[in-house]
Amino acid sequence: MATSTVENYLKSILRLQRRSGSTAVGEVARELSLTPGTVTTMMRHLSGEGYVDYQPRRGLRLTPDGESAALRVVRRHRLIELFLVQVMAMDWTEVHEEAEQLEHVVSDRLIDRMDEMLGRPTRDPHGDPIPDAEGNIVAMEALPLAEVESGMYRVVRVSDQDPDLLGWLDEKGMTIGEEFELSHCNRAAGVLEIVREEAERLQMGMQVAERVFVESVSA
Amino acid sequence: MATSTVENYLKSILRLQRRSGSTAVGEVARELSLTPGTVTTMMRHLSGEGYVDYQPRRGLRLTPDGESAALRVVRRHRLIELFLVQVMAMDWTEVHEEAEQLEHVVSDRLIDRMDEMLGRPTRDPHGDPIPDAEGNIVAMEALPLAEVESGMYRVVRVSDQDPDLLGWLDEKGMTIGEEFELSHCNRAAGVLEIVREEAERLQMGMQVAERVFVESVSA
DNA sequence: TCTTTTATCTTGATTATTCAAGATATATGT
DNA sequence: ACATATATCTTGAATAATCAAGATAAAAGA
Repeated sequence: MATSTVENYLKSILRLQRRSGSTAVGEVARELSLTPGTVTTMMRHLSGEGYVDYQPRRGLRLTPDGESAALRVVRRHRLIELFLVQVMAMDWTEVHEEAEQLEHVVSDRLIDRMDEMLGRPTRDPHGDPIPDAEGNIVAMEALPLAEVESGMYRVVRVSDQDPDLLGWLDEKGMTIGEEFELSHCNRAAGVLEIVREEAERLQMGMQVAERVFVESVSA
Repeated sequence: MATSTVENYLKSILRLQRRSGSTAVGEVARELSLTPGTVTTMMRHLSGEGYVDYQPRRGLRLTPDGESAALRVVRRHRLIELFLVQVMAMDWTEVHEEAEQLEHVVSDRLIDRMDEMLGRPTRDPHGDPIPDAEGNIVAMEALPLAEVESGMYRVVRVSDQDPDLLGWLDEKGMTIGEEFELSHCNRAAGVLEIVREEAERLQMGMQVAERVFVESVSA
């Protein structure tokens, strides 16, 4: 019964608290492009509803209720994204925005139909894990390409937010599952280079490499 | 850019003005379960936006802009209903509510994908005509079963609002395209009887017959 | 025409969500 | 420890959508 606005707050908090287990008013405000005052007001409200544990000036975190509500939204979002790509033949560059809207209105019934039709999938088109109906989610341990040593890797996840990034990756064939070797990595220059079959080279900037998550291939 | 609320007002007005070409504040209020005062306020607003031509105490009607906005919503609604039945294998009793939500958020892109996937259909699962992308719509001349003489008929449309009604019709096999003979019709008693193949008889009340639209079969 | 009923309108208030701008607390640097 | 910077909070106001209840106009009946 949470409004779309509330669902979006919960989703953001879930993302932001992933690292340290908690987050702050300012982070949420930045994430949602709102003023801190707006977020403070909402945190008081969500705290009253039992969705977040909010200690003024100390920080905030989701309660178990808040977390399961957030996971329900994430599940919807990711199933919808996969559905749009697999069934509707839409492009992975354009499904994020669409899912962002649909996630707040599709019924449980329809979500389950999608889930069934897709064979109870565990990953969305960008490699993000899809929580099951109980909120269980497969942990992802992948590191950003920007933070690993030279070696052989496989793309397991990419950030789904930016259509331009996704478009470029797609064009270069850097989709989920793609394997390659990280050859040079000049952190100072902010550039790194990878090599794929046929000695094909590809350079990319660090802002890109921050958003491509890889796992090591035991060649 | 209209909000869901505005879209719902426009849809209601389109329905209500079908008979006489215009409607009244009270009718809209009843249709949407709102108080007349609320509707008055909204009519002033919609009038300012150029969606309705509102003459206080005289009545209201959609402007050409309002009509095309309303038809866009109706198109979405009906395409979504058909999509849910055809592709998602959902039941015609349950798709109305789902479409009611989705119609306000699906992108033009996704709607066109559905349209394409369904082969540019002209009728939804309840027999209602689907406007094309330009707002052109096939006129429907069917009469309610409650208002016709004895004879042979074919079901061409049923009201999509009430799941119980749809459930009953489905159970009795009274789906779109079904042919039958209207035998008795006792308007005073509010009951009427039809006969189908194998001399199978079926009685129904007038509230039901008001919502089943038929066209004559030239046997 | 006069009265009664019904439809419509107006006013004041409420809820959810947001911002701007000023006040206050916390953290940082010297 | 003190000044400065940053984060957070508070207050007052705005917008969209709504209702309740009283005021007014229009339609219907005698």
